[in-house]
Amino acid sequence: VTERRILHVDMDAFYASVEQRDHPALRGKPVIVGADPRGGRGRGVVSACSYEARKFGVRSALPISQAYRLCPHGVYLPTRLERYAEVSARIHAIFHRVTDLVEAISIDEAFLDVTASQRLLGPAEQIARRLKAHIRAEEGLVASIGVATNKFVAKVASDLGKPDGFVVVPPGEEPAFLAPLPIGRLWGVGRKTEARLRDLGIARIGDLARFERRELEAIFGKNGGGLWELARGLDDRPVVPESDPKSIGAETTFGQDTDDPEVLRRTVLKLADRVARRLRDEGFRGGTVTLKFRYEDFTTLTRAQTLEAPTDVATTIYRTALQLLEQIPRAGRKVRLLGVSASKLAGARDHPAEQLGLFSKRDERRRNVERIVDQIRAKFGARAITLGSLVSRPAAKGRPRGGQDAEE
DNA sequence: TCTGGGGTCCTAGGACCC
DNA sequence: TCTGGGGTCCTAGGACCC
Repeated sequence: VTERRILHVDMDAFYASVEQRDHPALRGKPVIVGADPRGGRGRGVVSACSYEARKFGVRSALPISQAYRLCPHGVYLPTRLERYAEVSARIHAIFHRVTDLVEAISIDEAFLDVTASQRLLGPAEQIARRLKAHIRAEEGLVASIGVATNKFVAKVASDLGKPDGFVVVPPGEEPAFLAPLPIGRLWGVGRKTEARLRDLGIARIGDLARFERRELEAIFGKNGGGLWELARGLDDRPVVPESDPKSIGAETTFGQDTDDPEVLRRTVLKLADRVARRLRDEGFRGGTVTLKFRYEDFTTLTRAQTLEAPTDVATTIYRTALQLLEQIPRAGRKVRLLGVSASKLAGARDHPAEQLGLFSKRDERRRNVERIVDQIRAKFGARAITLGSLVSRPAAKGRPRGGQDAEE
């Protein structure tokens, strides 16, 4: 039996590196990609930052207001997701020269199963070296790579080498490699689980590996068995090239908390429109609509409703989401965030029009309208046309003057 | 410190059916 | 009038990941 050889490729400071490559004037400077800092009062977090910015203590997921305090002279840029996606696609093309077993886990990270590739291309380490060199030569970007017998160990290895990392864990050495690392490195151990583990006196992966499987299962349930395996470097999950999404959603945090019903209504419409457009673009219909609601104190509620028939129509998603919004107790509290998502996705082809009941015949007419809107947007840009009730309401009713993120 | 936006997976209770 | 066990679907919340 040949050992599996898995690569984890992780682009270093991806968004920030793409910006520095696209704009040479930014090279060598602290670049912070994410929310608008608004002079220190911005909401949101850092999506990515250059290593120059990290010297000041800036990290991804740090609140942007804190980043601004730490690094007021940094270059703050909005995220340009489409641009990063283009670059990501080209990097994936490089991966596919080596194997078709490529699993994207985000825009800047992927697993590659190169077990079989070795026969033609040489040992996994050599394949990994060449990948790194090609990404640098062709895209001017730096990738960190971990090489191991499974996904989990490969991922830890690539993280450990950053930046410009290249870490190989030979077969059999997984437990020794993992033992000294903090338990937070384990896949699935976040803030809460880490605290529970520390309470048990478990700080490093090696501490966990000393427990019996049954003991961990007794404490952590099903998850305990998983922890036991990962701590020993056991992980037999396959590299799965692609899978259909389980949900498609959109959400937005307001620039300022609000209780203006008209702002809430228009925001729900805009989110429903975004979700429906993506459903149509990607060929899905959503069977369940979920509304997400966050109060100013950050407590978060969701309300969901399953439809009579799955839909990709903005008007239907909007109406459903509005009904759900009405179910949420407000009691004078302001709203920080609204989100709309569609789940129980079915392929559009799974539900031909003839099979649909009355409910969806109405959908069918609306869909035709919205498809035309799609075409106009494709031709003249997303701003060319928007759903009627976003524009038809006169600004009579004391709408706040600009400044609302959700209104763009 | 004051917490984005995109997701996945798990748990648990209740409705409902046989 | 009291009450089984299994299965499935739905909803809500929470932990976690990038």
